[in-house]
Amino acid sequence: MPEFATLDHESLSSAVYGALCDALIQGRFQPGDRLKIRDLAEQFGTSVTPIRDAILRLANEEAITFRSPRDIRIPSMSESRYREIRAIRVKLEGLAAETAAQVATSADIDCLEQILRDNERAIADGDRLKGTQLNQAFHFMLPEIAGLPVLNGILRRLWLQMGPLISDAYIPGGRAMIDHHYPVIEALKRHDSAAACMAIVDDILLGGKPILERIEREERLQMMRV
Amino acid sequence: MPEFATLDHESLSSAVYGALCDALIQGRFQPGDRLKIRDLAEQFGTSVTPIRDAILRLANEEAITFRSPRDIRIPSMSESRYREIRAIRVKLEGLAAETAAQVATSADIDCLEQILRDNERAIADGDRLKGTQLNQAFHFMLPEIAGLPVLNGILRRLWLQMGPLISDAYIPGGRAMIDHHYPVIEALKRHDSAAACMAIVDDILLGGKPILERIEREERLQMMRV
DNA sequence: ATAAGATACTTGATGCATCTTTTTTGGCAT
DNA sequence: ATGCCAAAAAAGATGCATCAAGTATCTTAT
Repeated sequence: MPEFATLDHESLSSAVYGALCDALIQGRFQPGDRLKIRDLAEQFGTSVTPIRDAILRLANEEAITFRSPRDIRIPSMSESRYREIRAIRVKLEGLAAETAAQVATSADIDCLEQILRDNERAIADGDRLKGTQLNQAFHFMLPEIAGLPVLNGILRRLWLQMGPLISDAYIPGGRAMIDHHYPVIEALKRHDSAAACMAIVDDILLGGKPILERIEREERLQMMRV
Repeated sequence: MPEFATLDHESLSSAVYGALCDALIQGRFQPGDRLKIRDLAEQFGTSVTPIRDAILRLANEEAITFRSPRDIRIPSMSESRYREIRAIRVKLEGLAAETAAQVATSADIDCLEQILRDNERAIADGDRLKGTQLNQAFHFMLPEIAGLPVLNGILRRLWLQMGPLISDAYIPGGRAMIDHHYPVIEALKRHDSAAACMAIVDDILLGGKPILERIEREERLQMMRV
């Protein structure tokens, strides 16, 4: 069970929500982990009310599920669900990349290149957490550059659902995780929408391979257990 | 302020949430309407807790916003936001239509045709509410047929945000709202993915015209007021 | 009559008590 | 040892009291 960052947002509810989101996206929960409102309340040092608020919000976006009315858990993802999310990401991040390529300024490009440099260093240092965070930052930067906040929110929700899977899936991936980020930047520099879209799609499909393999491995285990 | 359907779900919270969703999707709130937790609690005959739960969930998906920490309102949509949502719908409903075309059974087709027949009758009867509901049912049936539940959830959230706009936008639209549904069904019958995608895209772009005009009208009014 | 300040009210956030249902546990019989 | 049933503990749902912050209203001095 992870420890959480300190609470410093607008309200306790949203602070807890933010902390839980971070924990999910960083892969600090495992599929199947059970959450208890009272336990979390103790860990956060609040009453149960703000925790409930946060849990309900997360449950609403299916980052957490109620297996039964009193059993709150991190869901495990089926292969078909992951494939669906991947297909959605291909369409939406493709749109983001296309649009970003049309409007990207040199400052935007600089920002992306900085992220990529930091990511290279994190991978060289073997800092898995930082690596996944920077990978994520790169992906979220594209809808940002494109000026598509709604799309950004949708992707954030999808990432929340994938979080528990990526915790260790990127160990074998190594730097394959970011190889496809370079063509994205090149395409943005040339304002080449089609190339930007293709590059990010490649990244999603190939970069997601280790995740798919992990899911298949886990589903095989499920089978054998039954 | 609308009246709400009776509560009959699993829990009071989700019942209230469902009722508020229905009200939003049916366009029974207007942009700018203010919600008060205590008032809603009285209307629903519950305490404030389930209402808060529902409101927080809706706020999380941006179907309602907290203008200030104590001022809960139905947001009005900017033109750029609507255009973004439309672009996202084009990608996602396009994907749903493509996939549905590959897997649709004759039972699925029958279901779509039934919806379309009912929709024709509703329009002929001048039943605006039923018309918009059936239009929505048609759109939600495609990801259902395609077996894409995540996509369905995303679209549901987007519809929640558009709900307050469509209440009267479809009056001038008349039956233009469903003209493009026929080519969709034809494409599904032929298992023609590309045609299905194109047809639904046409429907989104052309069917959404009245909504865009309403937004432009309201933004002009906003201008003049300032 | 008007404007500024003070008072009362409104309203969401938080904490907490209680209720019902589920889950766990302990003991007993096989 | 194992499986089953009952009692106890756990846990989320609901209701409600209180708090703090914002809003409206009323008073009062000019």
